[in-house]
Amino acid sequence: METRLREHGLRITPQRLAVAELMLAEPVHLSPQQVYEQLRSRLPSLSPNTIYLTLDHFEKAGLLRRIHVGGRTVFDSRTERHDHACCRRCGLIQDLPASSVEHAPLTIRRWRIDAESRVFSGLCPACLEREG
Amino acid sequence: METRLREHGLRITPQRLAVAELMLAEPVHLSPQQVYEQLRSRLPSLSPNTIYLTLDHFEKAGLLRRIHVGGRTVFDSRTERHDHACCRRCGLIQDLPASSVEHAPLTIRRWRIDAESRVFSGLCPACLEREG
DNA sequence: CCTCCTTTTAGTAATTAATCCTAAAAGGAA
DNA sequence: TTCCTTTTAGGATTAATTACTAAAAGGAGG
Repeated sequence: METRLREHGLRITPQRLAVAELMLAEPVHLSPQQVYEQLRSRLPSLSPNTIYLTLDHFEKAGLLRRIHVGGRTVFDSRTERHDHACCRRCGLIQDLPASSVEHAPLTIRRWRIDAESRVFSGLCPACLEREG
Repeated sequence: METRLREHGLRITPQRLAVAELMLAEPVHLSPQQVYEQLRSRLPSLSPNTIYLTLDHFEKAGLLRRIHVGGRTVFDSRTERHDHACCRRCGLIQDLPASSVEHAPLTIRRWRIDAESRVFSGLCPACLEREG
């Protein structure tokens, strides 16, 4: 795990190793608060601020992807392109391979889906004009 | 406009009429704060709380749709199914008819799109089991 | 046009998420 | 080991949203 962080240009600290083991060992979707709660028993002096900074660094390094789902911000350990299903009652987030929802997404893997949101992001024509 | 609100089971108040004129007359994407800022000159005693409550009521009545775009919460006056493009620099949100982005969405209407997020929401299998 | 019940509103307080700031601590190359 | 740079903890700060409550207003029925 150390080598993986080093390969992405990140310094090694106990805090970062803990975050990496939690976030990168298997596919998860966790909010910064959830990460903080899960790690504070192991690192009692840990600060929430450190979690925010660490997740930002991991995102910039390409190790994590920040996603906005149902009004919450969570970090996803799978960075390749895929969709998500989100339960509006319990908040569960599940990965969906892009191919699984090409048509008629009203029932997906035993979910009852009643809404789909698709957002494309980038630069609008005006900002492109201004800054290339 | 009054009749439209009444048809949706909503009581008429000056605050609601002001919100309705701002949000329902033409297609807009506004956050609660933006709605509040735009109306407080007309209704000096207006409270932000009222905006939140009113937008909630309008959403429940089917007059508005709440969308989460780029980490922000905005209300969309178009309730039929469509996608959005969001500029990560200036925050502009543009409607996209669903048909316009079926394939190769990397360039849409002179935007430079570099990310797509698709979220399906509803009830997960566990919650379905529990509550039908 | 009254009356009365229910809903809505304003205002304040409380919560929550996220960022800013600074000094101390730690990483790691030479 | 030394020294420079990055990272961390902690508190302060900002912003978004919800909770609470008493007062005000809507509107149905007389």
